[in-house]
Amino acid sequence: MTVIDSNPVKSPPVDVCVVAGTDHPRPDGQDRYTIREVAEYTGLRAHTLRWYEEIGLMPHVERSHNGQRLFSNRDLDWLTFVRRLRLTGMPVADMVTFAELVRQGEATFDERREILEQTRREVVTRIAELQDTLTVLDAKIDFYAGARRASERD
Amino acid sequence: MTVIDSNPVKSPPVDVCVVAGTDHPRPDGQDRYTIREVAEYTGLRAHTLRWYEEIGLMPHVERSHNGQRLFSNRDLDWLTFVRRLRLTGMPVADMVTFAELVRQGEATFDERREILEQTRREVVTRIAELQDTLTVLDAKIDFYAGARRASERD
DNA sequence: TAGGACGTTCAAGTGCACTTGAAGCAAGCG
DNA sequence: CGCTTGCTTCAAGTGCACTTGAACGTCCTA
Repeated sequence: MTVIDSNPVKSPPVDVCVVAGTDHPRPDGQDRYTIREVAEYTGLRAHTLRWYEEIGLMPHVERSHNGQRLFSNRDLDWLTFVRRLRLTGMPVADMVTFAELVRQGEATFDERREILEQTRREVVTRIAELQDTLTVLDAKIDFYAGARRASERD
Repeated sequence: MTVIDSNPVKSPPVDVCVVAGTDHPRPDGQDRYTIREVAEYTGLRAHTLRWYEEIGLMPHVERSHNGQRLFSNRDLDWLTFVRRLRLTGMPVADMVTFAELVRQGEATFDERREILEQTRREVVTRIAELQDTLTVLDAKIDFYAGARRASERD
């Protein structure tokens, strides 16, 4: 599948469907993760995480005394949400726009809501399309299955 | 019933994989379309249609006396199906593989059915993911709608 | 103190699915 | 006849979302 895989992310003993930034238990109880840990947790590659930061898709990520990234639980929440948005087909550029609004604070609540409402509409449309596709696939599968039965007198 | 008024003079379902066609009205009642008409009908660009043929994603397309492509209703059905498959996220390369199986005739019915069944499973998964995403979006939209005074979150 | 694992930056490369361009032929119209 | 429109082929270019590579730094264990 081209459109972002539904990667079997090795899932920690945790629910991933984060809704808001509330406290979710994480791989361990802490709040500081290396890029490697985050890569494992999110299913994204370390390079991709750095690239996300570079293009402005991540809020500021802390650094350790020697310059290594230290991701927080909040970062994990954000990445989980980003992964969901990607899943809907939203382009990375649009997510960067959204991230910028988040950085601008509460003043952009309305704008953010509008974006998410638009995204919601697109997701609904997409689900409908996929359901239609399911119908088409079923018809074809039936056809092939029927043709097979018809020739089962060999 | 699943469609296809395509061929007025149609014989038994012995042939290609044209089972579920489209419910779109055809440009007219005929069976010969220029690349431009097909582009308009399918929403694909003429160049893309030529490229599809080039990579083996189209069955043989007829040509006029002077070399211009003449698409048939069957070609239109195929393109509609291709569009659906693309919608599911299936890579073009995989669709080419499927097209090759179609070219090989009835002997590949089973294999084709398996591919479509796999695709079906993927579509079902994707729909579930999108529905989860809807839940997440709704929660965030509610948050933004309900919180004018709340402290900043994400 | 040497090795290896893991991290860093900057830059170039990859794969996919088209998209655009260049050059040319053929038909139809004023 | 010349012009426009619309097709043809072959080839190179584009945009997106990473991905890979090179060169180097730092920490831990042996």
